[in-house]
Amino acid sequence: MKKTSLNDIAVELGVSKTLVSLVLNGKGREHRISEKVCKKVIAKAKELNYQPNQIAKGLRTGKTNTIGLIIADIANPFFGKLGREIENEASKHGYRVMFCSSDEKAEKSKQQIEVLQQGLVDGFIISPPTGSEEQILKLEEAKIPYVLVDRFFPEIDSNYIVVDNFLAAYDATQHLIKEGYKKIACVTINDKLVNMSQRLEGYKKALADANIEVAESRIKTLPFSHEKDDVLLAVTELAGGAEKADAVLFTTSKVGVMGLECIHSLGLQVPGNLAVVSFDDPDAYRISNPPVTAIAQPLKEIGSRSVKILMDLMNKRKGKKNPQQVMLKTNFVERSSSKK
Amino acid sequence: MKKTSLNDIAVELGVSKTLVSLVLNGKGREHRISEKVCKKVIAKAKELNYQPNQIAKGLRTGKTNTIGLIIADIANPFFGKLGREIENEASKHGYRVMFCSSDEKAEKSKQQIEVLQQGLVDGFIISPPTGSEEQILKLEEAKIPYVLVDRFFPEIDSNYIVVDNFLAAYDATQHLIKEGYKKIACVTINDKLVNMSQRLEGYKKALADANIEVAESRIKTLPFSHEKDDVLLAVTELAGGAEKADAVLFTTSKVGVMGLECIHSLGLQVPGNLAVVSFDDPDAYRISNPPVTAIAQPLKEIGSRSVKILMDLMNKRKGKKNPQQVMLKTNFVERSSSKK
DNA sequence: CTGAAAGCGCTTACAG
DNA sequence: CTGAAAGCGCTTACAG
Repeated sequence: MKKTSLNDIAVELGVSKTLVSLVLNGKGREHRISEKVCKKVIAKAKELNYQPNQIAKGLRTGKTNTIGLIIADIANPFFGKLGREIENEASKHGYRVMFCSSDEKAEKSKQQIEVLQQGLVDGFIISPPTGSEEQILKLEEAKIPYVLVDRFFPEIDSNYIVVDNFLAAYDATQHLIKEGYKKIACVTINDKLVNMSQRLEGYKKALADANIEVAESRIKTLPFSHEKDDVLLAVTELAGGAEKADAVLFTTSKVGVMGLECIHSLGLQVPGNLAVVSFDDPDAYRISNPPVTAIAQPLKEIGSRSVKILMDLMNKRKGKKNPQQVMLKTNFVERSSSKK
Repeated sequence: MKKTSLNDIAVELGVSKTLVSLVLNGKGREHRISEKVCKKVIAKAKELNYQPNQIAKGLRTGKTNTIGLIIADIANPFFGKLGREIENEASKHGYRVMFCSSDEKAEKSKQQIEVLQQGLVDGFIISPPTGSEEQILKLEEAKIPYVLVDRFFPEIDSNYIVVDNFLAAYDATQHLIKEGYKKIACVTINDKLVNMSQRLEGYKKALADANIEVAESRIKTLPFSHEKDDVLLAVTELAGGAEKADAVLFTTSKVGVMGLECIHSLGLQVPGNLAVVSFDDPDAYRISNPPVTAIAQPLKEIGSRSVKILMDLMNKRKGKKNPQQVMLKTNFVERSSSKK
C-alpha cells in the first residue's frame, strides 16, 4: 500500500493540489476557501490517513525542523542528560534532534558537521572539541545557525552557553581549604579547551589566595585520551610519598568516576585518607559510599536555553545580530566525601 | 553565499546535470564517460566545494540514510550506551541516527514513530513501551523495517534482539542462595512487558528450585512511574519487621541506583545487613562502596546486531522473510555487594 | 559518450 | 474562492 500524497487527495476530490495544501496547512480561512470545501478536504485526508512527506516539504521550504547535536559521547551521562534536555525543548518548538558523538576528535566533528550541513538540519548545538575552531568559523561564514555548549573559543565571537568554570573550581577548592585540607591535589586532563584550563586556574587561584603554595607535583594532567590506567597511576602517586595529598579535585566526572574506582581499589578511605570533590554530578556520586561532593552543572538550563537561542537565530530578525553569550553558575552539592 | 548545486557545476562546465550527477556518483566508468570529462567535473566540484543536498537526493531516491531510534530515555545510561553502539554501527553503513525518548509512554512513542515515518527515516530500532503493540503492528503492515530491542511482544512475530531475562534473574538469585542468603527480596516495577515479568519469574523459580518459599511480602512491585519515595518505602519495609530480608535483587538499574541510595541513607550495611544484586551495570556500581554485583547486558552486541538486522531488512532480498529473533546471554559480574 | 525530460511530493507566487 | 504552473535539487530511464 503506497502512502497517500497530496495529489491523491486532490484527484479523489477533483480539486487542485494547491487547495488541498492550503487547507491542510490551516490557511483555508486566510485564503477564504469555503467552509464546505475545507471540511471535505480534511475528511478525505483523514480517511486516506494522509501524512505529509516531510522530506518533500523540507526540500521545498528549505526547512528540516531538525537540530544537529554534536557532542563528545552520548553514552557519557553528562551528555546523555544534556541531550535529553535539548530533545525536550526542541520538541516544544516542533523540532527533532539528530545526534553525533565526536569523541572529542576535531576531525570527526568536522565530518559530522559537514554531512549534517548538506540540507539535513537547520542548525547546530555543538560541544566543540579542541582544534575545531576552523569548523566553527566555517559555520559562521556560511551563516548556519549554531550554539556552542560546555566550551567555546575565546577568539571566536560566537553564541555559546557555558558555566563559570573558574569560579566553580575556585569555590570547590576553597571549600576544601575551609574544611582544613592543606595538600590539595588536582587531577585534570591535557586539553587546551578553555573550560579545562579555567578549572585548573580556579584551583590554583584559590590556593594562592589562601597562601598555600601550588605544588606542581600535586597537579596531575592526564593524557587527552585517558584510560583507567592513567588515572590509577595519578591517584597512586598522589596517595603516596612525602608530598602525599590529603584531598583531590577531579575536573570531570569521567576522571572522577575512574578516580574513585582507583581510590577504592587501593583501599584508601574517603575522606579519611583522601577527601574528594568532583566536577559534574552523575548518579554514581549519590550512591557512592560516602557520597561524593559535586559541582553540578545546570544541565536543564543549558539544554533549554541553547535550544531557545538556536530558535532565535533560525528565525532571526535582521536587527539582532550580537551573539548571545551566556555564563551560568554551577551548583555546589556538598556531600560527605569532602568533610574533614 | 548560496550553496552550489549540481546545476551550478553543469552550467559552469557547459555540460548536463545528468553527466555531473553520474560522474559524482562514481558511475562515470559504468557509463563510459571520458576520463577527461570526469576529471573536469570532479575538479570543478571540489573548486566550488560542492556538497550534494541530501534532502533532494532523499526525495528522489526514497532513501534517507537515517535510522529512527525510539527508546525510553537517552539520559538513562543504559539507553545512552546502547544509543552510542547503534550510532557507531550505523555510521559504518553510512547511516545517521535520530533519537526520541518515549519515557515508556505508548502514546508518546506512537507520535514519535508516526512523525519519523513521514519520510524522515528508512527504518526503526525501538524499545517499545507497554501498550504499544498496535503501533508495532502498523509498522508491520506498512512494511517499514524495524527491530525491537530490550523487549518484544510474544504475540507479534517481529524482529527483535533481547537478553535471556529469565535465566539472568534465575542465575543471580541462585548466586545469592549459594552465598547462603535465605530471605531474598525482589524490587521490581509494575510493568506488563515480558522482560520484566521474566525477571520476576526467574527469581521465583530459583527460590522454588532451592525449596525456599516465595514470600509475597518480599516482592515489592513499584508503580510504573516510580520515584525515589516509592523505592524508599519498599526498601524500608524490606529492611524491617519479622520478615526482614537479608538480600535483594533489583530488576533495573534505575531502581537499583535509587535503592542503593536509600539503603545508604537508612544506614544499612551492604552486604552485612542487606546483600545486593542488580540488573544492568552502570558506572555507579563500580564506584559504589562496596561495588555492586551486576547483571550486565551485552550492549555492544545488542547495538551492533540490531543495526545489522535492520540493514538486512532495508536491503531485503525477497527470499528471506522469516523474522530474526535473537536472545543473548547476560554477563554476571560478581562484586562484593553480594558476598556473604 | 552525452543530454533533454520527467518526476520524487511538496509550497507558493500569480492569475483570474 | 480556486487552479495551473514553477521550482526546491536531485536521479534515472530513454533516446540518440
